[in-house]
Amino acid sequence: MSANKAESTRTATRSDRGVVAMDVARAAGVSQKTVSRVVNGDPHVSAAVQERVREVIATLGYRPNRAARNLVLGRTRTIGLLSVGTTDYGPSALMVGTEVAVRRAGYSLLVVNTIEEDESLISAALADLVDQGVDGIVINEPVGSFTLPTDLVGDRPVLSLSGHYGISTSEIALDADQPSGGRIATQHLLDLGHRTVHHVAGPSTFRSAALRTIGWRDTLVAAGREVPDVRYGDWTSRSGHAVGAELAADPTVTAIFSANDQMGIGVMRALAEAGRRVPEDVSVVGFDDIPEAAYLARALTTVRQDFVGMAGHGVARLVEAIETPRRQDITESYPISLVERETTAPPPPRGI
Amino acid sequence: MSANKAESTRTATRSDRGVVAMDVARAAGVSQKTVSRVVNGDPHVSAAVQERVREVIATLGYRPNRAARNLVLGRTRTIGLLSVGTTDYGPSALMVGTEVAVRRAGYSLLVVNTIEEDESLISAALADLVDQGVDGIVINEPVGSFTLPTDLVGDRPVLSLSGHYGISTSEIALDADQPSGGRIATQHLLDLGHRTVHHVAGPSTFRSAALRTIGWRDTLVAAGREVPDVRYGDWTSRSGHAVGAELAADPTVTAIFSANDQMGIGVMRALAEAGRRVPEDVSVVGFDDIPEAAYLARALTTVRQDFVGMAGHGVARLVEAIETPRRQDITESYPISLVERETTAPPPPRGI
DNA sequence: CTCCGCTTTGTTTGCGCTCACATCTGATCC
DNA sequence: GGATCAGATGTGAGCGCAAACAAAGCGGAG
Repeated sequence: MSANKAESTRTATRSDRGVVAMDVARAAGVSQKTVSRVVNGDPHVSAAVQERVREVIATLGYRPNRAARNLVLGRTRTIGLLSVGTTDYGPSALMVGTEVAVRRAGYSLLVVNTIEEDESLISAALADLVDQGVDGIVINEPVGSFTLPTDLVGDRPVLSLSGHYGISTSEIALDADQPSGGRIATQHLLDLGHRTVHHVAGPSTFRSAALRTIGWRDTLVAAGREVPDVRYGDWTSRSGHAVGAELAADPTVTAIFSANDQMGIGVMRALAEAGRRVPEDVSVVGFDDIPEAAYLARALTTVRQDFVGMAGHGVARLVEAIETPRRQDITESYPISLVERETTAPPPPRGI
Repeated sequence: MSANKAESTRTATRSDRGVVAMDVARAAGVSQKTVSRVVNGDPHVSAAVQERVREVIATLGYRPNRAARNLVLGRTRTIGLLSVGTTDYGPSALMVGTEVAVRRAGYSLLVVNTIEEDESLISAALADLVDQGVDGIVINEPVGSFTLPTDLVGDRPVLSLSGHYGISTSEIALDADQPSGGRIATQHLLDLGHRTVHHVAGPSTFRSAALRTIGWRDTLVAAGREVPDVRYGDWTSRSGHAVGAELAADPTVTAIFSANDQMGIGVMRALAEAGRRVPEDVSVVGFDDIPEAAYLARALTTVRQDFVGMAGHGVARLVEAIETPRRQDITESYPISLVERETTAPPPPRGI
């Protein structure tokens, strides 16, 4: 009975599920464990056996079952990415950089996007990742004020590309030096002779937006200049255009620092529509250095971040943390630089 | 001995791996199978037991082990995405759309990017996905002429967002109607009175690029117009700028159809640098309708595709195919439309 | 020539879960 | 009131793999 049943079960299984290690073992005349050893590169296998097994694997088209391996190892060689679900350049670049680095390290990438700015949805997405059994997590989510649930993540290493969260006992927080970016942009405009600099900020829920704003404000305060009201956009050109229209109506505005390039594009359009020239009448500085920035009608002066490099560096450290676990809590800044192009110039002469 | 050993093993396991269904079962005074039933929403569980088990699950923080479930089910509720690793709007939008749709369907998304145009690398990436045990595959890879390996994918359903590959016994090929896009753009320019239309194409390895070019050429031929040499870019503004410079130097050029908006931006810049105005001297039509298109100094006339909608529709069909397997081979086109803005106008008057 | 220690290979076990089946309870019917 | 049946719960097995342990083979030191 038992033999019978086992036999029939195995046969059914084989047709249902494909070739398993045992099939290879039988065909090669070795034990299943030896097949496992060959597959995993165990050195304690004679060359002859190794070759025979490899041959059988090739002819049978055997591919190890990942689920089984994951189950027994308790690891998946998978990294989860929590990202904001937009097509914006920043998040996209971070994502591409992450994927490349993850794959280079021999891991797979599981992606979860959240368009929502809702804490519970983000937590749910995070839970999803944990449930999938990822070995590590990358958070490329610009969540500002949220406190994400600690117990969910446990001691799984976390790489945060947008500031420190404190949700794991092994966290690596890596971020472009956003405040410096805001400072550089603002200082550049001040150095050109502008009295003050107006600011189009990103959504206040985004930590990066808030930090750029801080850099801008600090610079103005340090220089003893008037600090205009902050205008908020939502990262899109459309919002930049709307905010820009208001700014364009104010003749005292001569310099604008936009928290990203897309909004800067909208601002410039609004300026043009109001008959104000860039940079002759108004200077504009963007942020990110999107690939199009240099090819706009007026090439945009902007602050460059190395998204891909940052993601790559961060993932490398994350993998390190996964493979040699330890408690750690690192926070690092990534350098940032100004790219001067055509949209900034000294202010127009004033009648004073 | 066995009891002893089992006990110690279990204890070690518990501390290593966390809470498992058996722990919940013991705490709730039911069998492990009943816990499984509750977790999976089996209706044949009394309300009382259900509630008790749920409570224990919550207090113990039990989360089912995905690997174990995958192993026994032979399915992962995971979909793999093979995408081109760029930050371009099209691929990004397709990816976001895919992710959202996949998650809505209760699946997870495994992403593999390939920047390379190397067939073997793409095949390797595909193999990676299959090894991970994905239930279905989305190919958002603009590979033109490659014949991807059939045996790898087997009968796993495939959704192709870039044409038909014939690599699975259950394939859904969905694509924006690229030739129509090329036709609409070209016809629009012809209708405005231009004698012919010059074309900046995407890389020839991209199927979508080739199809847009076909639409363009067909329209010119049908109208009996001269068909200028195709100029090739690489989708970037930089390449558009380079090609645009050549075109700008030719005074007979009055209309340009660019295979994407980014290259269109570069073309317009080159035109401006050569002192040729858009649209007074030269008309430009782009492709994709990136979010910035409407906010450029000259709002770009372009061909709009609904990336997100297409991905969502396609994924829905893919999930359908996964859940009720059948042999199929569907090819569908997704509609496309012209968005007329400021960069197209009748040609300048000629001295004839 | 024996014993030790090394490498190579096999056997057994269990990872955590779901399925098929067995069992038990209580209600329903004539 | 006992046969019947439906629903609720438990039992045993096995998914495919790798770890621990055991056994066999082999060479060299004494």
